[in-house]
Amino acid sequence: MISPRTIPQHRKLYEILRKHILDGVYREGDLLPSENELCQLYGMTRPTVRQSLSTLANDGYIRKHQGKGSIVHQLPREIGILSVSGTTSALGDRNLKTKIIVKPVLMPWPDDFMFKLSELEIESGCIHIERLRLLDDVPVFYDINNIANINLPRITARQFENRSLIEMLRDNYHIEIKGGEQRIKAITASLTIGRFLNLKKGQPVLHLERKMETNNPGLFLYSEIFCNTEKYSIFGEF
Amino acid sequence: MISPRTIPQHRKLYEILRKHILDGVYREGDLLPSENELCQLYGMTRPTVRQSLSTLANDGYIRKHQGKGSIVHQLPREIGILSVSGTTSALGDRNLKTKIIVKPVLMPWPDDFMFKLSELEIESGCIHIERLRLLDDVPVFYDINNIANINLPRITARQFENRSLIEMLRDNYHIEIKGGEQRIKAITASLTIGRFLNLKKGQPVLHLERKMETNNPGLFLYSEIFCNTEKYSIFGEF
DNA sequence: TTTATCAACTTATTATAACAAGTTAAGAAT
DNA sequence: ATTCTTAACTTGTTATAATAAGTTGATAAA
Repeated sequence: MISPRTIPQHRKLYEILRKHILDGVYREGDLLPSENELCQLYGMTRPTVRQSLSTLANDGYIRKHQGKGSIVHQLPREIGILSVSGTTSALGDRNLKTKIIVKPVLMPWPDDFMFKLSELEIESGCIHIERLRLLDDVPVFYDINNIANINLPRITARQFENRSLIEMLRDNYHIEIKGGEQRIKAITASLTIGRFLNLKKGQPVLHLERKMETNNPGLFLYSEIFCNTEKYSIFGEF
Repeated sequence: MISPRTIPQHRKLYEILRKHILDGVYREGDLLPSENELCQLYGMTRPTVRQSLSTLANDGYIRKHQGKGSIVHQLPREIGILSVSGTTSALGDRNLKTKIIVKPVLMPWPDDFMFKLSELEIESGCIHIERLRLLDDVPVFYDINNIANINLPRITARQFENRSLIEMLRDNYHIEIKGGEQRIKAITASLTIGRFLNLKKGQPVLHLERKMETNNPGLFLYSEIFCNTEKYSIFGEF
């Protein structure tokens, strides 16, 4: 929730290079400037530059090759739910629309919640949001999101159609997703899910349960996602 | 394919600590020795120790907290297909059995292969293996594996029932999985798949297509996996 | 022409050093 | 007893330095 007053240099360089890659300044297969060149360019020493590159490699933006250099590795991401970024950012939100089914509302946690909750989370109650996400006007995701009501003033009044929930949390509350865990299943569409995703009852649906860790210790974002994977696949890298 | 003659120190420490975590020397929630203590214990300097810890954190074995220390973070992995390690290592292969459906055989690549192949891969032909994996004698995974026939002498003669394909590649050919990408779908069980996984035709099945990168540039391991997720979920972290 | 060698790159490894910043618990002040 | 301060930890950041090892293309030798 607190952003540090000074952003580390290696983080700055990471953000710069990441943006350049996403903006197409460096394209897939391109060689990044060498470590020594980056040192000169940005006035840093090699350990600092190497830390940036290491993080980039770790997040899958580049591959490092001893003797050659750092090569941009941007994957063709179909409808990729990117691990950390959530649905929107992965797709480039060009043709992705969001429809709020249940506006942000404060309520007690469900009794049989899919993940184990802490005392503090239970006491705080949960913010509940349900959304339908359409790709080219075809419903693809139906997601149910829950987050403990800890330090999230006025969240129930916020608007965020056509915008990632995660972006909203970052911009308004300085909450960043640091990682998480998920369970994946193939299930049969219930009547409700089938209606939302425009599927006949009994058709296969991808079911995800995710617990996402934030930079705010003890605060987690929980999502249950139903995906229509008839036309698209969930894409991921590891 | 070539293992370096000298294993770096940070790698050695990584392996030691990882083994200790997996063996239960350090348990979930435990505090690892501090960086300075590790320096003394293993005769390394802090950057070296920090690199080991950084990799461990990255692979999800520990979480680092400034001011506190490194805390062991072992996730309860249901039937987790661990991203890099493949199915076996994730589960601890206690109650997991493997049945070879199609023994390793050299054949030309299928015409409509799920991933784009390089010239070299096509020329080399592919090693094809089909397996059924049972958990507590219940069939859970049916997987089809393909790998280009590059520098894999006598692979068609190898035995590896009840053993990870990936372990076999590592032990016999020094091939390590470095990362990869995957597509996930929910599909309907075909007659064949249903028979293998003991499901009725039409039941939902999780379908994964994976392309795994190895330490041998240009050599990839391709897997198509069908999962019965009635009782178990696929577990992952990010 | 072809092959072999080598110089000039690249990243990888490792050590030393100093200071910043978060955490914790003991002890002092209230 | 309670609160506050502080000392002693912890990891985080950053700089400097030297050597190892992989890659590539130019050059020399065959």
